[in-house]
Amino acid sequence: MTFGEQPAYLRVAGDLRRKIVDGALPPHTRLPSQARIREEYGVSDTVALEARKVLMAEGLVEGRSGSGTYVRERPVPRRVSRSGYRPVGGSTPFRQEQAEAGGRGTWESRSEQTEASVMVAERLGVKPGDRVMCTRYVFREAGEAMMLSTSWEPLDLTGRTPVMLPEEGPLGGMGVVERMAAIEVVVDNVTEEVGARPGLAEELHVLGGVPGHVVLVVQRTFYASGRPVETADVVVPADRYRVAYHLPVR
Amino acid sequence: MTFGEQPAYLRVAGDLRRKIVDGALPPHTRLPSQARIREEYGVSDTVALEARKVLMAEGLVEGRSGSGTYVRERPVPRRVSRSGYRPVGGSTPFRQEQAEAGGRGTWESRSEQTEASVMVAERLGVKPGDRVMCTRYVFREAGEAMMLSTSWEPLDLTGRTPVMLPEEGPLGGMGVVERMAAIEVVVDNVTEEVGARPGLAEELHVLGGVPGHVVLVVQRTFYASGRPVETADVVVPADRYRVAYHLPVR
DNA sequence: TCGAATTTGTGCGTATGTATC
DNA sequence: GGATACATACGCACAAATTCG
Repeated sequence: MTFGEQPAYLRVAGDLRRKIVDGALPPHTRLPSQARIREEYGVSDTVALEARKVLMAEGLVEGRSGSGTYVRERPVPRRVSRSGYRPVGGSTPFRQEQAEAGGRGTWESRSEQTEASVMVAERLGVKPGDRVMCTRYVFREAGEAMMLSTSWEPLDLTGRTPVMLPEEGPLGGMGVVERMAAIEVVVDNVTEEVGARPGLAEELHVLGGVPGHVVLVVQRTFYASGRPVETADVVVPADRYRVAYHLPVR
Repeated sequence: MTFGEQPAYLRVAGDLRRKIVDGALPPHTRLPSQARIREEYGVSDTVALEARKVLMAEGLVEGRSGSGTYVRERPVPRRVSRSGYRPVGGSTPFRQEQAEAGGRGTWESRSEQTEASVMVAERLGVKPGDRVMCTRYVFREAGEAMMLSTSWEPLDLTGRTPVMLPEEGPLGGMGVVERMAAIEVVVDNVTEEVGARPGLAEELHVLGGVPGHVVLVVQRTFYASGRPVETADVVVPADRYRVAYHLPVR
């Protein structure tokens, strides 16, 4: 216990990892409980916990409080398609994707008026402090949160129009392009900047990750004749998704 | 301590995070030590430790053993433009970007014939084991490595033609579209899938990062009439770069 | 040059809260 | 309600790195 050997929790984690990748513990099966690990390996509760934490940080297993620790399905990254923006059918990229995948996608949203931060103001081409409509989305697939989105629209554009609230009214949930078209604003361009960073604790809490997991962040801005009409931050867990573009070569 | 509030370590981490993003704790300053946190917030050693761990996992701070925990600098990410693929002037996106930025961009490359792995074969639409030309690039800016790229081209397309080696001959370094045009292959489409993961030790060694840093990976495939003619993995450090797309809305 | 104090980092045993079955 | 299991928290010990007198 006092010379150059591996820490106990790494030894336990390594043994469990081997069983998982070997297939002895296939996806959806339950890991031995903390108490069982303590017995089987002759270690303390903390060591058993720490070992589970290692596997959770690696994304191999996921803990469900009160139930157990379960082997996760191998995350073959799915594509989130970002090309096209075809207004046909009036669906946003996400809803489009959902339809194509035959998915059971749902989403929740909450809008509030607020003042543009420096960052938002710069992206929308307005002054910091100007009123904007901020909407936060949680997109779910089969009940599981898979994507977060926060969008901002300048209220001097949509204020006092039927499309001021993105998810209300006759065009609620129809996507930016269609909603803007309804107030005679023709969206003709979009920029997307894809970045990545460790997820914030709050984001990962919703997305079902562990502190340290990586998220992809897409900063999207729609333009109408050069003027920004909506900007949004889209956050997806990087271990489960990739952002796909399909472009013509001129 | 026993009712429906946030875990203590998240509360502490949240407060420290706020001080960091607000600027009260600017880059390079030291966080309160574990002992100080314990006093100031009235929490245990474990909670103070766990809170620091959260911030470290988020990449906001970095711990230096024996010295302290320091707020990390957050460089403003530069854009790597991926839109357009304008053959005008015969420059690849990277070289285009370099020209626009007036940058002193250089690159090195090394080509070798090899056999397609299962992954490469699938992306190129050939059989595993088929001969392919594999080229590794290191792109530098002001001498510093900023992007890695590995490309594969099927040799049954380019073999025994003047453009077999991407960086040799009259069209060396001209980009895939131009080189393919020279052998009457018209590249008309490209797909790019952007993902992210912790960088491999080898990649980060070249790119000048520390273990644990996140990299963006762009899997790009060029098509000519539906047939894949080149596929590549582009790796850039996520803390310094974002991948930018500019798309028309139809 | 030496050594003491500080600080991070790792490891461990235990107790308690809380969700699930 | 009871049993099970994960999640959070506390306290302690010690090693390694750093700082400073």
